[in-house]
Amino acid sequence: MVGLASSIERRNGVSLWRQIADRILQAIANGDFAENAALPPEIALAERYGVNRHTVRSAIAALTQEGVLKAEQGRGTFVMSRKRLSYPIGARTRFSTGLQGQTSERHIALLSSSTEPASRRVAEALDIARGAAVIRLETRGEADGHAVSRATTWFDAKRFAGIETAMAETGSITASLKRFGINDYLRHSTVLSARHADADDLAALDLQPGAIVLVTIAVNVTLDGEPIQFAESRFPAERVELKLSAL
Amino acid sequence: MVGLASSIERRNGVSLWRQIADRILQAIANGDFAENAALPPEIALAERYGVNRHTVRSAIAALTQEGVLKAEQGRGTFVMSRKRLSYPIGARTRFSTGLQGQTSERHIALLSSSTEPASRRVAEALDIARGAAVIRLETRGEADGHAVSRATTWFDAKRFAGIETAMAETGSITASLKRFGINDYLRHSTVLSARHADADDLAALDLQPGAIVLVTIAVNVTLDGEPIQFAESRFPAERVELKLSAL
DNA sequence: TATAGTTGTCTATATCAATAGACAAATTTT
DNA sequence: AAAATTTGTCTATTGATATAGACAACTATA
Repeated sequence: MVGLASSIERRNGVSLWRQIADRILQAIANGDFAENAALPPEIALAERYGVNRHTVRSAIAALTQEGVLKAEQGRGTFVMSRKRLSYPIGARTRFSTGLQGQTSERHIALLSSSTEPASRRVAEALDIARGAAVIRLETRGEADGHAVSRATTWFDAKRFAGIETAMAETGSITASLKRFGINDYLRHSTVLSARHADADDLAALDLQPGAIVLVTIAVNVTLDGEPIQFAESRFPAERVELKLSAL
Repeated sequence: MVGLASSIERRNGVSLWRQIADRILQAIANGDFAENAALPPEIALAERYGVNRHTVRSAIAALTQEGVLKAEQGRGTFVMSRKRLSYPIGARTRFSTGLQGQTSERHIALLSSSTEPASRRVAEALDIARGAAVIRLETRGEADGHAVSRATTWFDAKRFAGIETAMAETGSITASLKRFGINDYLRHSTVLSARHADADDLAALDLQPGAIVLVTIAVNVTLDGEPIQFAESRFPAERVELKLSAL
């Protein structure tokens, strides 16, 4: 891969051990180290990255706590982690169907819900008046017991009154929308960015501080083009990649 | 916005000032602070993020060096930066046409080129034998004099011999492919992830260490479905967002 | 012209991050 | 059994990070 051995930056606000932990994660996701295989010994990694052995140990300690690596005294340090989930994005993006074949179990957990006045951004997306009541759902997507996404979703409160109950019962957006007479819907637009996870995402996604999240901001519409749902979703970049499919 | 005031994480490998700088960048890109407007005073920011005023000053210092902010003694600290570029991704993704209307000038600069044996990943993508010769181009996308992308691109060396010369002359992938009889092509697949920028990206994209890059891995094909180009592109997350359009 | 509000600079202190070296403990190889 | 390899633990030192407080310099406003 490009620049596996490229140098590390100093005094930049990101500690060396965190940068090296990122590199190792990247290398694993890239397939540079096979699953269950041993990492190069600490001294070799220290030399490769141009740092002290103790610094490498800090990186390994962080990844061990995340469950990515496992060190065994006298033997070596081994790769535990599975490959990244590939999350498809397209016109018919749905949480459950998207991960079929990659996981055996998946659902959406409703963390909390509230009703609030629509912000400018939400009002524009849903094509309603600014300040009109909207229902806000905080959810977490789970696959095989692992958190793979954290989303904030808004619905027009007038049209979708009680959708939080439906979500709690069904664990599915698609199923909840059916109760309101919507049997099909399309992804209208998706905008993508990335940032460091905030405290809330860290807790909900079981990430170590400093982790990166992919952020999608999307609008779903009925077949008639009427906007029904606005959502901001965060995906842990170290566990998930987004695969763009036909819209 | 969601969690603008959510708390900052400590002893996580990312320094507080870097985290706060990220937050401010995010807030600006979100439109929370208007262009040319004053930021809240340092004491207010310190209180909002729950840190010392000096820590906020470190964050502001970093953003000042990046040209995002400008502090004036006695008056306040002002937002210099423009909004993020929105980079469309879809079936007809092309660098130049994609940014039309957002910038007045754009082109691709060829940084270097080489011929190398195809790795497993490249060979599979281009549907050629592993180890067969491929041409590798290192390029930088520029818009209005600002670096907006950094890409590594591979072509089958047998079919596209001399394409590096075409790229250097035309500054365009589309124009270069025309010389090889390819008048149209489609984006076959795109996979998306994010990571911290490595040293090479930092230099090429004029980023401060610790910055995040969005990474796309894409295959372009002819109208017949024959793969012609494999590319990994990096976009600075603080300056660019990706807008998904129809594939 | 005061006064309040804001950024700039300085000193001091405590903790985290990184380097350095030495040796113990466990495992594998010779 | 001995040697080599690898992870684990300890001490010590240096520089970066973060907090705290005080005051100077500058700007806008009452």
